[in-house]
Amino acid sequence: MAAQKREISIVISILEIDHHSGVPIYRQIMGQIRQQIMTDGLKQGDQLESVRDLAGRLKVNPMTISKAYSFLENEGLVERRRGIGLFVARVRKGQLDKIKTELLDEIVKKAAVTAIQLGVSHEEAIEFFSKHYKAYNSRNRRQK
Amino acid sequence: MAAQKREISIVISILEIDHHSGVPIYRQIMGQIRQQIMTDGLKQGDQLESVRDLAGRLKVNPMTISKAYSFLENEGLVERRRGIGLFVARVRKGQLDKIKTELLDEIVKKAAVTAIQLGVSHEEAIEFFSKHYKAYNSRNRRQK
DNA sequence: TGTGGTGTATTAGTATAGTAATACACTAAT
DNA sequence: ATTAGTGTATTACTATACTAATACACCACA
Repeated sequence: MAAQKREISIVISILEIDHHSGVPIYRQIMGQIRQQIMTDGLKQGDQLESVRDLAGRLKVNPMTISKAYSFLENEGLVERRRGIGLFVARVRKGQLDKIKTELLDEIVKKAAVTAIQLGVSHEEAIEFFSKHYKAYNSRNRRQK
Repeated sequence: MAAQKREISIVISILEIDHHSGVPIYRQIMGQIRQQIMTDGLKQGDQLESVRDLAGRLKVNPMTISKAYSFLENEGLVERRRGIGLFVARVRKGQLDKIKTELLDEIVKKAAVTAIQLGVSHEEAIEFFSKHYKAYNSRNRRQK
């Protein structure tokens, strides 16, 4: 009750947890919230659902949610205000792009290195990447 | 480089282990041997260095080497002959390509999914991938 | 100042991964 | 058969990751 002021919207995100994917729960949550922030599903200043509420909805331990939130804070995507809640960070676009780059660098580098190690040419490798991008993107295109 | 006088060449590969990279030793070994097979540094039928010899050179436990070899056998890249040793598998080129595809699919898919989750466009993502490919490739180009 | 809402530090339990020590099984050649 | 070379099944130790239980600290507001 205390946290709810009219000007601030608390966003109930639609999060889906797959308990059999092998991907840690807190990482699934991180990925989905990050996506919503990066694609403007969550706006700067929006308040995130509380740790306990989200934990209740997803039937997991509150600490698991807290862990996801902590990592997101470390990345600079959210800000916590003690006793109040968690909010999407207000950052300059340049900062956001920097975060994106760091996250993407890590995984894309691995993929590129693997391609080279396997003796796959530049053109082939790009074709590969493009194929997967299109495949996933067409399955998950969101309509506005 | 054939290092011993025999009918079958036993190949002593130059492997480098980085104990501080965080990458498991057996995976480092797998990656490097795989690369040599895929790029023809190791030919079909070549015998690999024995578990004990390699373990001795790299100062690690023989079981760690055995583990790497086992995974490579699972991938279909090498064949073991009990009591004799380990050899680069004789497979058709199509089979080799299939193995490549499987290995590459896994990691490239992750990269593509991450790009999409971060709201990075197709063009941008490919530019990213290309950048990393070129960067790593120019550092590791091997002269023939 | 009490209450009901925030997040979290601490601690613990469980599972998994990585490495290693040991003893064993197989093969070729004497 | 013996020997000296292969690889490995079994077992165990350690480190780390993930999840959870508990108790605590903070904040706004009536």
